Amino acid sequence: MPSAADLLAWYDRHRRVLPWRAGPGESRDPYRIWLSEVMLQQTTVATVGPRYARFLDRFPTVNALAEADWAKVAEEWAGLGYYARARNLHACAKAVVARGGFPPDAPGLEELPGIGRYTASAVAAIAFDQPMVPVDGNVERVTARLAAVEEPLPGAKPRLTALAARFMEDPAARARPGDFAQALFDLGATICTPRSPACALCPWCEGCAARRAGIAAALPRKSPKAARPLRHGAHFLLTDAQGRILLRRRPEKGLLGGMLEVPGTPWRVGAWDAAEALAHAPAAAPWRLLPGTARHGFTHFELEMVLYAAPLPSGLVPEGEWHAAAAARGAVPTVMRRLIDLARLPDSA
DNA sequence: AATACGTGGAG
DNA sequence: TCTCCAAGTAT
Repeated sequence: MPSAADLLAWYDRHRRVLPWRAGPGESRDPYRIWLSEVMLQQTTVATVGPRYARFLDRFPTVNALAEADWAKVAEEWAGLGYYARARNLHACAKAVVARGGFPPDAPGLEELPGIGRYTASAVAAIAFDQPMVPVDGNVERVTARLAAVEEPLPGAKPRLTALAARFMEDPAARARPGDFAQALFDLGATICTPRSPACALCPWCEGCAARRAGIAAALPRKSPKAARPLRHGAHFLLTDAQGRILLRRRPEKGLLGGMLEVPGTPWRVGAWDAAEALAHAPAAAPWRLLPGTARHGFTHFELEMVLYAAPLPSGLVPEGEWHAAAAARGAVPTVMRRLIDLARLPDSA
């Protein structure tokens, strides 16, 4: 078993400075730790950096977030993806305020919306000094290599979780659970990387079974994933006299749930011909098909969209909200921004 | 257990 | 262009 002291010593010399990370002895705000953990789910540090700062600026406390309208939270999360996170974040803030603060341990945290096994452990360790080892992709990789686990993910997940939990048997880890967790993250992010691990620089190099076997770069193995089908959609950009565009709010659940969208057809495997598409238009108007298509990759399918545009016929009041094009670009999911950009509106750039 | 759920960057 | 991947969660 590699020594926690070795990893912590390495961490003390090489720790990354990150906006959500408290310096030695600095106080830790559970709200900030929790926000960063949710934002970092399946999202890179580089992406989160500026968005985290902006979010905190707008919602400085859990109370401010709890009291905010959903539309404001959605706008602030726009472009970050996995929008269930934003819905759960908002619901969680309300729950935390209602109960008078964050639960200070993992079981309590895991009962809150949007907080699963990983996030509960991470917040418990980092904000509340609980002896937990949060198991994220970094920790899975580090652990799979240390023990040379050849079983592919996600099947190997329980084994890796059990192996990682044993790190906390080391008193040095128990003395600094939050730092130990973040040391594992840093190790995975900077040394024990997915492609070509820098084993020569690794504080745990000597205890690593995969390194000894010469298979570190090949671990963890992953089960093959399903192919992504191509789907098609047709969307409708309605412009009013002031050059604003019509957006509407998607249903709470499912893809892009609760976010603003440019009205359109459902997304299906078959392409849409004009007559079929126009049945889904938000208003009867002189629609014309714009040249080009917009493409966007989702996790489980690829999407190709066409865009129809029309001015609002006088006297019509369609369902939805009017937004200036420039503002709309910043308030919608990326897939919708691509669509708006396809129209090359005067103020959209 | 398997699938749904976004996006941007690296190689 | 394309594949992989990033501090996962909910159902």
